[in-house]
Amino acid sequence: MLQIFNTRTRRMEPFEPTDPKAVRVYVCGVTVYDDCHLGHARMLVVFDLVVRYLRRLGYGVRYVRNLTDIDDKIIRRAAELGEPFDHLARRMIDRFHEDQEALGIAPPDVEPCATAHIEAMISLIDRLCTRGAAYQGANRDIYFRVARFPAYGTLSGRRLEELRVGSRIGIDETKEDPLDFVLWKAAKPGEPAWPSPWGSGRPGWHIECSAMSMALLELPIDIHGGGQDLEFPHHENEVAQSEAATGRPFVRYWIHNGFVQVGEDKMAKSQGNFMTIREALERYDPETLRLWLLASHYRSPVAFTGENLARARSSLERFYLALRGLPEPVGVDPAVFAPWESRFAAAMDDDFNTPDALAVLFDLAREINRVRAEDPMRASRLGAGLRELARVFGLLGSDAEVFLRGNRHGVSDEWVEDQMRERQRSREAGRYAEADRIRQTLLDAGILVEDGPGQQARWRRRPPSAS
RNA sequence: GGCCAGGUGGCAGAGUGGUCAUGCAGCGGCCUGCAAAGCCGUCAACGCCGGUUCGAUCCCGACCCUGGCCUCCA
Repeated sequence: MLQIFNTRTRRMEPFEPTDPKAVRVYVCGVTVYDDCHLGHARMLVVFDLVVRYLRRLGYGVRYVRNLTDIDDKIIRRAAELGEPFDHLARRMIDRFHEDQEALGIAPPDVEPCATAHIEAMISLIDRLCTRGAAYQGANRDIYFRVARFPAYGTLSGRRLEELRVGSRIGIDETKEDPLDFVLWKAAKPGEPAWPSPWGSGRPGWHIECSAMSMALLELPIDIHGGGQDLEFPHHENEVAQSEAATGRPFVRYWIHNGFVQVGEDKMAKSQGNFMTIREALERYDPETLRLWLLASHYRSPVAFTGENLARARSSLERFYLALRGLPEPVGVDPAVFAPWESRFAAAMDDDFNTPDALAVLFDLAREINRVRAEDPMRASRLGAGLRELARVFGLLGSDAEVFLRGNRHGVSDEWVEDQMRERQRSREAGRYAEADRIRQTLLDAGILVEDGPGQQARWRRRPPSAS
């Protein structure tokens, strides 16, 4: 049975969805003011994995992941660029979708934009006001009254007093309590604004996820996820708003993924140490990026280094080398496959333990290599099993030969084939010195030649070394 | 300062109270015209100090170190 580490309780808990036919998943997506970086990629890949695995377990899943298309950063960036904020957002959404597709992320079932749900946010805020959980400050902004929600701090494991003592909470005269957070911002001149009972303005950040998740999923939501940096205050505030407004439990399992690190630091826009997804895709193929991210447990930090990426690429080559040249599988053989499948499932059931599951895939690859000479059909069936399990990772979906040959770097396939034929003639004539010289020529061009049994020789591209 | 997470072999990275993680790298062998790939074997670790235990990397306590959150953030 699937066990999930629930941030709220900081324990492993058996996963029991409210409705197994429609598991409700909400993930906080991205703010569309700039291209996404590898930190976002990790979030996308991790929750893609979660949803894929839930579906593999037979659950029906309704996966909602939002787009924040109105906020301070968007307004500021749009002003810098001299374009309307919604125009900038639209452009970034398109680019985000390109990134998503390139990474092989299955799109969510629903991808709501904040600006399409302003009405829902207003009515939610209105409800909070009615219940005394919100108030209007002297600056006309609407704030959530944290004091009215005793459970505040439960998710992130903080106590109100500790937070108030925290040196980094700024004093704001318009708030009753420094912990109160904004629900609705009164419009300033020139800013995008929507009409509301409190005057024209725009939503605060946290409210959108409460409003959209409730609008698109029934409460309680089974799984609500996002990056670890959203744990506090964003998700804490979501809980407060949502539960104060409805009086019902908001989320059952909270899942937070760890960071991508550069050196000793978290990769972040504000640190200036980021690499965008599209920049990364110029240097690494999508499967390498995915495997790199999944080779660590989702809650652990993962380091962005050339060495780690090269390692991921090597791992992938090992898998594809095992799959290369297998006969077409004739069908599934449960007796052969079941033991591997159950080991894989045991790993994944343990809070999505991808490194452990990956070890199973490596063992499977070794078994394929072990039996391929004597029992090609068995090897082929195992290969089909390997591919099936790897699909949960979004990996090994390519043709092995195509992957190994690559297609983006260096010399043309035609030239390589010419050289191969030339070399083959030399070999057949026993002119090994010449054959070796051609091998070296190819190697210098990034092409690795592998002589197989009999006459067949194969080649593959070595990826450009990742410095 | 408060809170959270973590410190595992050369590197990456799981895990367990007492026989195997896994991958890369290394070493030895097999295979190969050579090589690559592959297979077999092999080396090697659990931050530090105490405690519990027949036995601890795994449990408890102290300490040291690292990262994160407390402000926008995946």
